[in-house]
Amino acid sequence: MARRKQAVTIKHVAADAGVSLQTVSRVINKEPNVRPEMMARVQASIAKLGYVPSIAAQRMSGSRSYLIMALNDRERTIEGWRAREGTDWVDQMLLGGMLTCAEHGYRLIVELVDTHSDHIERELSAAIAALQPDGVILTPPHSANPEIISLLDAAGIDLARIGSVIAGPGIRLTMGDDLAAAMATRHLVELGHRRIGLIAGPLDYELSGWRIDGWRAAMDEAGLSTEGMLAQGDFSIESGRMCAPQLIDAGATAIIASNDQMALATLEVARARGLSVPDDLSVLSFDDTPVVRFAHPPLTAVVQPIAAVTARAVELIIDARAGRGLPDGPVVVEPTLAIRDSTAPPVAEPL
Amino acid sequence: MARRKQAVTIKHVAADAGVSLQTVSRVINKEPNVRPEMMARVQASIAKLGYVPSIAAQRMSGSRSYLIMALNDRERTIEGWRAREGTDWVDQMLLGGMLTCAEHGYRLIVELVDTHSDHIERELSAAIAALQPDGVILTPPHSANPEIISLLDAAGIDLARIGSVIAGPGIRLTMGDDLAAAMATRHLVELGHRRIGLIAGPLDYELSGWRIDGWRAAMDEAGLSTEGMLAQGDFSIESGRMCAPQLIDAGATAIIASNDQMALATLEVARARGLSVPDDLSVLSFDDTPVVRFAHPPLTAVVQPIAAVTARAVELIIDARAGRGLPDGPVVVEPTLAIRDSTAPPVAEPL
DNA sequence: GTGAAAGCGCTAACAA
DNA sequence: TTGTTAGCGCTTTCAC
Repeated sequence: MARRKQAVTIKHVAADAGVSLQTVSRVINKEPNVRPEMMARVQASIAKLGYVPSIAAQRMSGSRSYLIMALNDRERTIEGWRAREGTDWVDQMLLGGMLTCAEHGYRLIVELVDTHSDHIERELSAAIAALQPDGVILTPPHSANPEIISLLDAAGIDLARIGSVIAGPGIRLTMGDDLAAAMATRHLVELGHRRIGLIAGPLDYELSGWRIDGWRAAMDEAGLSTEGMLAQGDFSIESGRMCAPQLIDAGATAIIASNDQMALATLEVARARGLSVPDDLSVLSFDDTPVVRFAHPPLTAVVQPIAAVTARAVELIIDARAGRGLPDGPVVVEPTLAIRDSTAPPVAEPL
Repeated sequence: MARRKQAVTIKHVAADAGVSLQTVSRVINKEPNVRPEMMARVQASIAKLGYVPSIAAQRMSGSRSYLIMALNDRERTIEGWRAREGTDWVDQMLLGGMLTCAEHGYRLIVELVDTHSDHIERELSAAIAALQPDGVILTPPHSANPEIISLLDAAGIDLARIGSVIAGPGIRLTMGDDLAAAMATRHLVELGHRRIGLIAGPLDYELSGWRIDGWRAAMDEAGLSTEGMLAQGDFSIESGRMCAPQLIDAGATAIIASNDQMALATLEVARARGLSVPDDLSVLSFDDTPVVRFAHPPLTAVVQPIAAVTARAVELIIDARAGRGLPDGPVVVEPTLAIRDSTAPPVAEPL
C-alpha cells in the first residue's frame, strides 16, 4: 500500500515563505520571538497553500496531541442509545465539548469504558496509549473513581471531573445540584406548597446527596418540615413507582424527583390515583432530558447545563496545558429552572 | 514542556521478545510470513507489557490512521442538539460506528461541516489534513454532494455515502426507503384503508423521492388511486401543519408522514379538528426518533436502521482498506416497522 | 530572532 | 522468514 503523504506540509510553507521550518512552527504555535513581518509572511503562505498541521505529526514530536477524550460509562451509554428514549447526555457533551475544542484547534473524541469490569485499568491504559489525549473529561460514576483518577494522573494527563467534588487530582466541576434543588424547592414554596416531597437518587452518586442537601436547606429556610417527605429512589422508573405513593400518602402536594425517569413514574402514579397534575399534585423533575417536553403535562424541570459544563471543562484543560493556572475549588456551572405545566399552586390548603 | 513519551513502545516489546522491531510490527498488523512460534513469543511480550500501538505513530509512517470520520451537517446537527427534542441520529451513528470501529482497532470521530458555506472545500480539506482519516462516512445531504465526494476521492480517502445512490466514488448505502414506504403503505392497506395520503419530504433529499416511489408502488399494487393523496412537505412541523389538512380534506383516512416532525404536526391537526387517532385517522411516521414513543398515541413508525447502516459502512470501509472487494451496487440495510397505537382500521367505509 | 540537527514511534522497502 | 535502513511531519533542543 502506498504511503499516503500530507498534501501540504510545513516544508512547503517554509519554502514558500523563504524561512526555516522552525519559524513556521513558531508561527503555528504562536510562540514569541518572531518578528511581526516574518509572522505575516508565514501566515500569508499558510493561507495561500491552505496548510493545516497534521495532528499525528504534532503528537509525534511534541507534547500535545490536540485530542481530548470524553470518557463515558460503556454499559449505561450503550443502553441509553439502544433504548432510544431520548437521553441526550452524550449529545450535550458533544455540543459543548466539540465546539469548544474546535475553537482551540482541538478535537473531542468519545470513548466508552466499562466500569464494572476488572479490566478498567487495562481498557483505559489501552485508550491512553492509542490516542495519547492531552486531557480526559470524566463523567459520573467515573469522575469519582479513584482507580481511574490516579491512573490518568500518573500518566500526566490533565483531567476534568464532572459531577464530583471528592478531593484528588483533576479539575472538579459540578452543575450546582444543591443550588438547583433549593431553586426547585423555592419555586414550589412560592407557589404555596408546604408539603414538598423529594425522591432522592442512589447515594453512591455524589450528586444525590447534594440534591437532598439543597432541598433540605430550602425547606428549613421556609420553616417547613421535611418529616416523611424524603423517599429513597435509585433513578429507575420502578423506584419512582415505589416512592411516589409513599410521599403522596404522607401528604405531599408537590414532589421533586431527582431525575426525569422517576418524575415520569410519579406522573403515572398520579394518573393511576386519579390525581390531576398540576392541580392535585405538582411534579418537578431533574435533568430536563428531552422526554420531559413530551410528557403530559410537560414537566417543570431543573436544567442540567451539560453542554456548558463540558465546554468549561474543555477550556480548563486547554488552559492547564497552556500553563495557565487552574481553579482551586470546584467550578460550579449554574443550573436553571425550566418552568412548564406540571407545577402550580396547590388546590387544597394544607392542614 | 516535557516531551511526553509513550510508556511502552514497539522497541520495548522487541527487546523483551528478543526480536526485531519489524517482526513485532508484522505481528501487530497480522501480516503473513511470521512463524507461529515467533508470533506467540511476540504476543506474549505484548500482553505482558500491556503494549498498545500509538495511533499517531502508525499514521506517521504507514498508510493508515485508524481513524474514520463521521461527517455531519453542522447547522442541522447543532440545531438538533440545542433543541433537545430527542433527535438521536448522531447517537445511533455512534452506537453502530464506534462499536464496529472498536472491534477492528479503529476509532470513530465526529466532524461537523457547514454545507451552506462556500468554504466547504476549505473546511473539509482542513479536517482531512488534520486527521487524515482512513475513511469518511457521509450522511445526507453531504452524501450526494459532488464537491465533497470528489474532494475526498481525490485525497484517496475511502468513503461511504449513506442515503445516496447517485453514481460516483464511494460505497453507497441506503436504508431501503422505497421498501419502507411500501411496507408502511401495505400495513395501512391491510388495515382496510383505501385513501392513504403521503406527506413527502423535500425533493433535494434523494430519499424523499424513494419514499414517494415506494408508496406509489404499493398503492398501485393494491389498485388504489393516489389522486390528491400526495402533499409536498419539507420535514418541518410547519409544513406538516400545511399538508395534513390538504390530505384530510381530500378524504384520506390514513396519512404517512415522511418524517416524525410532520407526523407530529398531523397529530396536532387531527386533534384540532376533533378527529381521533387512530379511529378517525391513522398516522404513520418515518424515522422512529425517540419523540414518537412519547406522542399520544405512540406512533406506528418506520424504523430507520441508522446504527446498522453505520456499522455496515464502517465494515465496508475497513474491508476496502484491507484490499477486500467492494460491493458494486448500493448496499441496502433493511428497515422495519414498529407498530404502535396510531394505526387502526378506518371506522367509516370510504365511498 | 532565526536556523540546523536530532528524534518522536512506527512502517515500507529492501537486504540477508 | 527475519532484520536493517530510511524516512513520515513536526517539535524540541541547541547553536548562531
